[in-house]
Amino acid sequence: MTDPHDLSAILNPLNEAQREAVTAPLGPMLVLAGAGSGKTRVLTHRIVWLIQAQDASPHGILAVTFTNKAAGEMRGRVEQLLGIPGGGLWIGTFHGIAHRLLRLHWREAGLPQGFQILDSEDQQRLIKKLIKAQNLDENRWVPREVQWFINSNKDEGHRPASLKDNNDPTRHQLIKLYAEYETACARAGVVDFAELLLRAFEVWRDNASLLAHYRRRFRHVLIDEFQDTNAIQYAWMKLLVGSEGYPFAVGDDDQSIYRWRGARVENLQQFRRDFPTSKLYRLEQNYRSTGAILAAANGLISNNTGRLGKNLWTSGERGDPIRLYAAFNERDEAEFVSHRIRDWVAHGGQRREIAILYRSNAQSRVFEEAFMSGRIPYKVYGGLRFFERAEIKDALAYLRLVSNRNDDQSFERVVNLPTRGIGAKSLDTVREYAKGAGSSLWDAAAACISGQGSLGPKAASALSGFMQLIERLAHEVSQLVLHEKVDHVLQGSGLIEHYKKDKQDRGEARVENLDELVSAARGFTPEGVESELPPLEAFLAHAVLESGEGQADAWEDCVQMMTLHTAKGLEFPMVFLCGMEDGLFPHQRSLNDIDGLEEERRLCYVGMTRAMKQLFLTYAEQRRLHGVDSYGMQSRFIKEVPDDLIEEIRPRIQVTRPVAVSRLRSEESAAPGMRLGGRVRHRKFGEGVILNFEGNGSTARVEVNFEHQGSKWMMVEYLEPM
DNA sequence: AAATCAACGCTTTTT
DNA sequence: GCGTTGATTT
Repeated sequence: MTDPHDLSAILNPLNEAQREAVTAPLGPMLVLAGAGSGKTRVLTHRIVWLIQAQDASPHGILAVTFTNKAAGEMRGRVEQLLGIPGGGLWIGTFHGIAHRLLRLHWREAGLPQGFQILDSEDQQRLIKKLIKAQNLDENRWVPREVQWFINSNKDEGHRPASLKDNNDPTRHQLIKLYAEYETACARAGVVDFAELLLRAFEVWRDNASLLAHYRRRFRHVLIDEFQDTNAIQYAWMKLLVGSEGYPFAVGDDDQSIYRWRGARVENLQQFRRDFPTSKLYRLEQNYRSTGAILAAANGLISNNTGRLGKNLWTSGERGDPIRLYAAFNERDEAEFVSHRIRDWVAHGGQRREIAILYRSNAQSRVFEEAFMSGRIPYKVYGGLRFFERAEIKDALAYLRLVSNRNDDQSFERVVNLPTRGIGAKSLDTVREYAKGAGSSLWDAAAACISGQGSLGPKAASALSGFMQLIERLAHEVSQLVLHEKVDHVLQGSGLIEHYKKDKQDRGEARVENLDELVSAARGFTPEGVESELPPLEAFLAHAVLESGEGQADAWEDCVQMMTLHTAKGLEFPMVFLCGMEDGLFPHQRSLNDIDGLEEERRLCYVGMTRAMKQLFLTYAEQRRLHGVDSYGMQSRFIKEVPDDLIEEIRPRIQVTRPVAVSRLRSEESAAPGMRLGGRVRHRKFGEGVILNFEGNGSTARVEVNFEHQGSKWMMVEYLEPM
C-alpha cells in the first residue's frame, strides 16, 4: 500500500511545466497544450493530485472529453494512478454526461422516462419525412441542409420560438420545419445528439435548485480538447462552474480542426475573459517528434494569424529530414509508399507503426489497391461503424418498437421489412390519419385497421399482422434476459431470413453482424445511470451513444490508413501525408476564405505532428479525380515548410509513364529543367506546372497550368525552369 | 416487389 | 469514376 500523501508517483514523471499545471492552486485554469506535450498526462495527474493532495472527493470531480475513446483512456489512467477503481468520478463525453443528467432528471427535463436517442441518420430520415409530409420540394429543401440548420441552431442554444425569420421566407420555412421536427421528436419520445446537450443545459438553467446541487457537487470541472467546444458546451460548462467552481480547460488552438461542425476556437480566449482570474499555462516541450519534424510543423503553422502563440521544442535529436516525393500520378504515389513500407519492414519495423494520412476518404482506394496487390496488410479507419450498419439499425428498430410502440422512426423503418405487403399507399393513409389525430403511427395504424380511414382489407390485414407480431414478440420476450430478448426478436422479425436471401456475400456478412449483435447484448453490462433503466432500454441507448469501433478486431500487424481528422490524438513512428496538392489539400472548398485555409493549415499541422521519427510528404502531378485526369500544383503547405528541412526524392526511372514524358525527357538537354510536372515561371503569367508537351527542339511547345491564369500552350523559350 | 436505369454529387466526423 | 439513390420498368 502506498502512502496516500506520497505524491512522488504523481509528480515525478512530470516535467516542470507539467508539474506547475498539475499542482497549480485551485482556481480557473487554462492549459495550452501543444501536440505531444503530455496533455492527457496533465489532465489525469491533475485529477489524482486533486484527490490525493487536496483531499477532493472523487465525487466532486467532473472530467469531460469529446470521444468515448478519450474518456475511456482518461478513466483507465486515473484508476491506474489511484490504484483503485475511480467510482464516483464522473468521466465521460459531453453527450454521455448530458445523457446521464437527463436520465436522472427526465421529469425536470420534460422527457419521457424511457426516451431514446436518435443518431444523425435517424434524424435525417425524420427530417426528410417531414419535408415530404409538407409537400415541399426536396430539391429546394435539402434534408441535409435542414438538418444542418436545426443542429447548428441547437448548438448555439436556439429554440424555434426564439428564432426570428427576418421576413425571409426561406428562413421562415426552416424555422417552421425545426418546430415541426421538435414536435415529432416529442411525440416519439426521442432526442437527437444536439438535443442532449441543449436539454442538459436548459434543465440546469431553468432549475435553480438542481443547478445549485450540481454546483455544490462538482467543484472541479476538467475539460479536454477545449478548442473543440461549441457554444452550448461552453455555456453548459460556464453554468456549472458559476463563480465558485474550478474549471480546468486544456486545449490547443493550433489543433482546432472542427470549426465546420460548430467548434469555436474563440472559446479559449472567451475563457480568459469570463474567468479573469484564470491562470494560463503552456506545455511546449514535445516528447513525440524529432527536431526536424517539429521545426517543419512550427514553420508551417507560423503562417496562421491570431494564434495564441506557442512554440514546440524537443530536447531530442534532429533526426531525418522531411522527405518529399513528387509522384507522376496517384498510382505512382501509392507504389512509392509501398516501397517505403517494405523497406521499413525489411529493417525490422512493424506495419502498425506506419500511418497513411490523407485529406479525404476517397484517396484510400488507390492505396488499398496497391497494398492488396503488394500483399501489404492494412486497415482503413472510418466508414460505417457497427451500430450504424443498416441491418443492425433494422434490428434495433424492432427492439425499439418492442420497447416503445410510439417510436415512429422505427415503425417506418421496419413496418414493411421484410416485405409483408404494406405498400406506400397504405402507409400514406396511416400517416395521414396520424397527422390528423396528432397520434403516433402505431396508434393511427390501429385506428385504420378498425375501420377508420380508408384502408383496403388486404392492407389492413397485413398491417394488423405486423402489429400482432410486435405485440407477440414483446410478450414473449418480457421474461427473458437481454441477449435472449435480442435473439428472439431477431428470429421472430424475419430479418435473418430476409438477409439470408440477400446476394451471397453481402447477405452473409449481414447475418454475421446480426449474430454479433446478440453477442454484444450478451456482453453488455449497464454502467452507472444505465442500470436505472430496464436492460433493453439501456442497451438501446448505449448502442446509439457508443456506436463503437468494431470492438473485437484481430490485432494483426497492419498499416494504418485514415483521414487527417481521424489521426488527431494518435502518433506513429512513420507517417505519410499523401495527396499534398492544392485543391486536394488544402481542399478546393477551403481555398477561398482565409479562415478555411487556416483550418486546413492546422489540419496539416496536426498531420505532421503525428510523426515520431519519419515524415513523408507525397503529391501527384497528375491525378484522376472524379473520373477525370487533372494536373495539380503541389500544396502551398509544402512551400511553407522551411526548405532546409526537406529532402526531395527523385522519381525512379522505371516507372511507367505517358509517352509524352519520355519525349520530353529527351528534350531535357535542349530545355534543361523542363519536364512534365516540372515548375516553370512565365514573365507575365507567373508560376505554373507543365502539363503536356509537343514538338521538339526550338519548335517545342508545352501546356502550362498557371497558378492564376489557368492552362495555356506556349513556346518553351518564354519559360524559365524553377 | 424486384430489377434495372438514370441522375447525382463529390471534404473533414463525433456523439 | 464510382457508389448511392430515386424513379421507372417488368
